Amino acid sequence: MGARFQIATPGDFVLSRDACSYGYFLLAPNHWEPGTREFRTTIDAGERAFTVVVSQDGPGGSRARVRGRPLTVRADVAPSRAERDAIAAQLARMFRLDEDAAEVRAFHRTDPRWRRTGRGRLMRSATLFEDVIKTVTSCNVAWPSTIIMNRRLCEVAGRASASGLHAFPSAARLARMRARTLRARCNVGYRDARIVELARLFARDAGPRVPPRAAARGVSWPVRSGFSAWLEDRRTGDDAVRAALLELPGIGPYAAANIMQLLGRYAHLPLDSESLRHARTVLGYSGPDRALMEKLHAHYEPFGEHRFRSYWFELWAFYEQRRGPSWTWERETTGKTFTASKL
DNA sequence: GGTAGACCTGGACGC
DNA sequence: GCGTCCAGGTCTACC
Repeated sequence: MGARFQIATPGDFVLSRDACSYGYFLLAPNHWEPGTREFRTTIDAGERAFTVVVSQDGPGGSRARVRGRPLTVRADVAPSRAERDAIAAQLARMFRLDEDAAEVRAFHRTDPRWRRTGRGRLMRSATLFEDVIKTVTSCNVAWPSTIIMNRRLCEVAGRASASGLHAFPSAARLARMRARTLRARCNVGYRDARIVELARLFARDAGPRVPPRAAARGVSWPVRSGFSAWLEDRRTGDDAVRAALLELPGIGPYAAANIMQLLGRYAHLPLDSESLRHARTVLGYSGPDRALMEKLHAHYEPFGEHRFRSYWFELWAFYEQRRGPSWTWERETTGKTFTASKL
């Protein structure tokens, strides 16, 4: 390893719990090593990519009593100061280090079921663009295919580190790809043109055109610049963000709601076929799909702005009950089976 | 506004 | 080993 540095964490942060809290920890370029409880990923820092291994040590270098302890980052090559800042910023986004402990406590006051385990943070991607593409690759497809698509996108289009591992491709790199190349080499199927179109929008940082009907409702978004920053800005209203996301190619109601939770807007529920399975097998609901969806919305209504976290940790607890703690899962074995029909 | 069917891939299943 | 069927969310055409 070429360099080592540390990143401070909020007082409640536990790497093994908070990294292994959402399925993206199993998708390339990410890799969780259960044996050592280390998180490895490859980050595109602009001009170079770095493969980094992230760990969290307790007193004396132990793996116990790690809560709130800083993260140790080991990079394969020594980064410049600017590159180190870029790596730290992207890791902070992935682990939501910007959400302080008080914010997690507010969630626990609303839904005390998760206070004992401390669950509250949800792992996400290094960039919003990667979150959007990962969401698209998880739609209308079984989870093993999502794993393949993300691995191939990295291998075919991502910048390689000195270790020979690949980062997730930037919007600029994917924007230069041809749709048929993505289909042939990355197994993305009919999503090919949509992914390239999304990449071009994010590479220009322009966003979709505001449709007349949305404009008539007073919804607007920046057309020429700063689309990503506008979406990430907490001052932007949920309705405007949702309307903008629904204008993106390949983004429907489910994907828009999922991207919103990835943006930290937890009031929206991305309900899908897995939600229906949860309603029937865990919550004990019955009836046609539409009625189940209404029951699910009613069930999570009391959790207000935290709805998604309550919903997700219910699902996650079910998976862990069947497959053991998520930090013991490996991508190629348990990780391939952890959704829907296989459980 | 609601609905049906196409889109594409990988896994399950039957032979 | 091969062929068939199915799951999965979005998009478009149609009523």
